[in-house]
Amino acid sequence: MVVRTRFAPSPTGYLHIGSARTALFSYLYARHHGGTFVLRIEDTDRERSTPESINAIIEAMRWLGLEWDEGPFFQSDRWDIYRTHAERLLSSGHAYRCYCSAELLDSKRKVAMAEGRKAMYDRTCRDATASGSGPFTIRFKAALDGETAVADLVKGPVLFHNRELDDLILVRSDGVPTYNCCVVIDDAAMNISHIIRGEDLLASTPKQIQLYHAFGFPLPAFAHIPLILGLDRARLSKRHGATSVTAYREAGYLPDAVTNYLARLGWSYGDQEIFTREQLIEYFSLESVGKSAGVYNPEKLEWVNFQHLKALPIAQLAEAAKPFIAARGWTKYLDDAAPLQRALATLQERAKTLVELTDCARFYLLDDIEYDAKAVAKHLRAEIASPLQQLIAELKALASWNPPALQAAFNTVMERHGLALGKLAQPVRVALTGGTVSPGIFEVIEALGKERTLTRLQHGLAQIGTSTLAGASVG
RNA sequence: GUCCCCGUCGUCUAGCCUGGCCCAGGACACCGGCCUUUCACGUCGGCAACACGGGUUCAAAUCCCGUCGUGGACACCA
Repeated sequence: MVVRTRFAPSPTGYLHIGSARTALFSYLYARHHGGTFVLRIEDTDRERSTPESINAIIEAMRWLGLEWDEGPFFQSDRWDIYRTHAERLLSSGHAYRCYCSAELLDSKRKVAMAEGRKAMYDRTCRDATASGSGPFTIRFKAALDGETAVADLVKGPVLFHNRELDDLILVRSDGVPTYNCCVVIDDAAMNISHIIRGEDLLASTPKQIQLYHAFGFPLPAFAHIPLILGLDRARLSKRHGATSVTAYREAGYLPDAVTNYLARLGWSYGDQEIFTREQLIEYFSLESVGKSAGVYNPEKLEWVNFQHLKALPIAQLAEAAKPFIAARGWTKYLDDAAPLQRALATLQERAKTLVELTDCARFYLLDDIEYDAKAVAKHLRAEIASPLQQLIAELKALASWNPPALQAAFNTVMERHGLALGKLAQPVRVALTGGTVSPGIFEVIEALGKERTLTRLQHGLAQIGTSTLAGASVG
């Protein structure tokens, strides 16, 4: 069977993670089956559709690596097709002209809901014998009785009573076709085999199925995936994570991590948590998609990102981090590949995002150390001046610059002054990084290199003079 | 209000179709031990769930019914 899926966003805002996941599932399903993934922009609502949104969506899709094979197609280019089809339905008796005004409809709806009925059109014009006058919409003649079944690949069979189904407006009174009209025509025209979309569209599916029948189109398979909820268990809102996909790029997340997290929200493969893109494609199936809505959990996303960050080859990590470093203007050591990689390698298992990684790398990338006052006061005291000086001498004399050699130099100083490693390492750490928290001290020294290490130790010594009023004598 | 979907640790989930291996497994978060030059990482351990009530059965998280609850839909939006 030829699999063709599509992602069909309406460009009325940025791509947020909810719709990104829908896109992802469509993409994965197509790739898994060696099929085709189509991108279609549903911009029939020209009031709300913007070119900025189109660009934002496309950019986000590219960043996530959701490459499409066909499109983007724009519904706004295809109005003639929709009009022709709607006319066809009119002449075949599957649709009718409705002269009811929007205002009238609105008040009728309110009455219906107040009376506890489902708010649907009362079909005045459908039953009218005489034709009306003035502007009209084209409505679909939905079946009055019986049932329409949706054989959903995720939800299972779902039965709808036809008496619950409204007569859809196919073409607005201004001649512009509506969503329900366009999706059906386009999905059929583009030979979409599997419609994978959000659960919010399940309720309109039986109406669309009837439309397929009226048009004489073959029915595609449907898969409605559960929605993502916010921490407050309400539908994902901007307040709870419905931020744009590109915001995750800026926050230092890896596209593969976002994709991994999104896939695992609602889909599972045994106990596995971390997936490469290839694994996602290989393992994905609609049968393993859960039926219930999931709550978006930013902490887990962070952890997934951390795992992907750790697994990244160091050269790739450096490439990924570069834009963040450049954005801060820390360009001095940016083009020195080997030292940069060595520095970032010491931080790789300590940062959850590229932003965090960059922030932690400050002391490697900049030479004007920001000394933490408390750290200086606590660790750069007069009694450490002499050991530090000796350490400088020992390090200076070192022929090779690697952890064992550095360790040996430290040992010499520690023995002579009766110091434990911690007593010496913390002052050195403060001198080198400005603070009390950093990767292992020998790693830092190695990554920093001999020259910069010695310079900073001297600077550290100078701090002792300023932080202690008396007894600053060195020696 | 009406219709539809769903309901396993706080969260994501495995298990449910094909009852017994489940006094329910994994992961995030949280708590504690270990590791240790700081902080992390890592590692070991802990906390913590089958929404509720009936029924079927020798046996139910798994099957059936009901209740409750969540979410969705009910536009000349998509």
